[in-house]
Amino acid sequence: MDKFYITTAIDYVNGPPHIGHAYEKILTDIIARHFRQRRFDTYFLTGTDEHGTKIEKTAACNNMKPQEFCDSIVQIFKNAWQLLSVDYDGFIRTTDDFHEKAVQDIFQKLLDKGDIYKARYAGIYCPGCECFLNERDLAEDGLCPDHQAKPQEVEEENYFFKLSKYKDKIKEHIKNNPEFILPAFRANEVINQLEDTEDISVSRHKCAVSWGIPVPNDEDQVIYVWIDALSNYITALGYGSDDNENFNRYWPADVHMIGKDILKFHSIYWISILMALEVELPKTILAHGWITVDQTKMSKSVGNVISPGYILENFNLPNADAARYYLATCASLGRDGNYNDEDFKLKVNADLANNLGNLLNRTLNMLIKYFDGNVNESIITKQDDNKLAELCKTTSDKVKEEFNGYKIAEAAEAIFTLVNEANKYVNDKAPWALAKNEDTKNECGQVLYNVLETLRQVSIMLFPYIPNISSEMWEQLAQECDAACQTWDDLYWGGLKAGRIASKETVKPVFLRLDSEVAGKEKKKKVSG
RNA sequence: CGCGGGGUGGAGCAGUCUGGUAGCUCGUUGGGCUCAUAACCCAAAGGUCGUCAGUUCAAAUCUGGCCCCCGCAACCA
Repeated sequence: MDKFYITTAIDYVNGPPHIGHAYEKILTDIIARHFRQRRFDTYFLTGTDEHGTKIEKTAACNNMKPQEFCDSIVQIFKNAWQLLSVDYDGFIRTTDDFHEKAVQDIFQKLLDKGDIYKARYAGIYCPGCECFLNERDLAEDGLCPDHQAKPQEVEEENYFFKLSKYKDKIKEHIKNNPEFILPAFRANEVINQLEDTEDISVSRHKCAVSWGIPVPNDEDQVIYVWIDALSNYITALGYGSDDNENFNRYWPADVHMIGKDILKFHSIYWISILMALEVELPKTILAHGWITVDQTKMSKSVGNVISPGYILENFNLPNADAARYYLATCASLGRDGNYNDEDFKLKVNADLANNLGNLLNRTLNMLIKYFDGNVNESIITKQDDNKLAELCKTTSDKVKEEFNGYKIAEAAEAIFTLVNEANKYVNDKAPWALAKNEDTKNECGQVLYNVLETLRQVSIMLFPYIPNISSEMWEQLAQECDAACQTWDDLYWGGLKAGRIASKETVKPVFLRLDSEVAGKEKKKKVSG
């Protein structure tokens, strides 16, 4: 069995999550669920980044110890993922004991190898940034533009990672592997950034940053974020520990799902660290875009930051499916996507209620009306010479192909095109007319069967996006097991078995149209943080 | 000349790498159907693909110039 290892960025727990964090987890969850369906031995890792001065300070502001503070925020993150049906396999925290130990081992290993060296560094340091600045970075008044503070003149010894040693190798790797950085237009950007990249400082003096992992055998220094946070992708699998079964089983990562802002850290810093460790490189780094709200970048000062649960609350939704579907389809690979209340309502009403839900509903109602809810042997159709059967096949092939390139918006579009075709088919065949005549009654049944069988397959294909609605569809089609157990192998024509599958009691809309009043009511965006 | 992304019918987007009658979703207008969640189906209107020039039999797509918007530097994925 092939394996599939996918990770998200680990979130900095300086504050609670917002919909941007959620976007990344949802995209990753959809991909993971899809590959699970295709019987890949799939491992989906997410987690949190918990060290550094900012967290130390925020914790202090809240009269909490850093660890205590992190624990509380982490719980909020986990609750949010549960609310959104994000089904991860592993959740790593950079404060986990095993991670801290592994990071120290990695640091020591690089030190032994000579790829980490100690150097005296003199410069101006901004405590807020936790890093050294160049004179040219300063504002005209000599203050740090980010923190409005005067940087300190510091001369200190730090550990540096010999990134420069790997620059050429990275460049070559990017050029030789078109799948390495997706979307492809980002690859040139990285190659440009590579030119300007020097050795990076990988430790901080304890006076500056105390909330972090100590450098082994050096009480004065703390390991800085690069090695601490980026390593999570391998430490979570047990890299360097006795229990490294998962590492052997899942590494290298098939996909590192990240935001476009941290592409540099992953495609340059992380890759060079892996090269230094002589560990295989991830296959793809997938940089997604951002979610804007009403075409504006989310920011606390604008006050348009919305929480992961906002959409559910605003529209009184019973589960996250509509939000998942909308976010998954609001942008093509790597582009920014926009969220807007009105647009959300229109999109999910059109696709989930009108196109998908109503098709199931109208078809099952006819089966009840004309066949007492029975799928008789005589109406079960063959794949040959069957328009919908053919479309199911071409659609599932297309979906698979799109997912191979992680184009999940495009894959969804293909599925909805199939649903749309099935709606047309119903109109063309007019089963309500066929039902009136005994001579054509059986043909009517076959038409209904074709549509219901198509919907059975659609519910499998859509499961990664909308697991709750998909399961509800599956139940209404009265199929064995449940939608969650289905795999890509179940996408064959004729899976819908004979028997009484529907009655007036079991048939109900799987997704109710969103009320315009609810959607139109005054926005009460929940500000996080 | 800091780096990058974008400018395609009313809205949001795909298509640009690998030139060849401009496509999708929503919205609008007219019609149809009556099984269904005021749903579904059909048809129509609506774009000189930011702009100027070049290459070509042919350019949204390639080349060059210019204009505009956005991101990378506070909060912030």
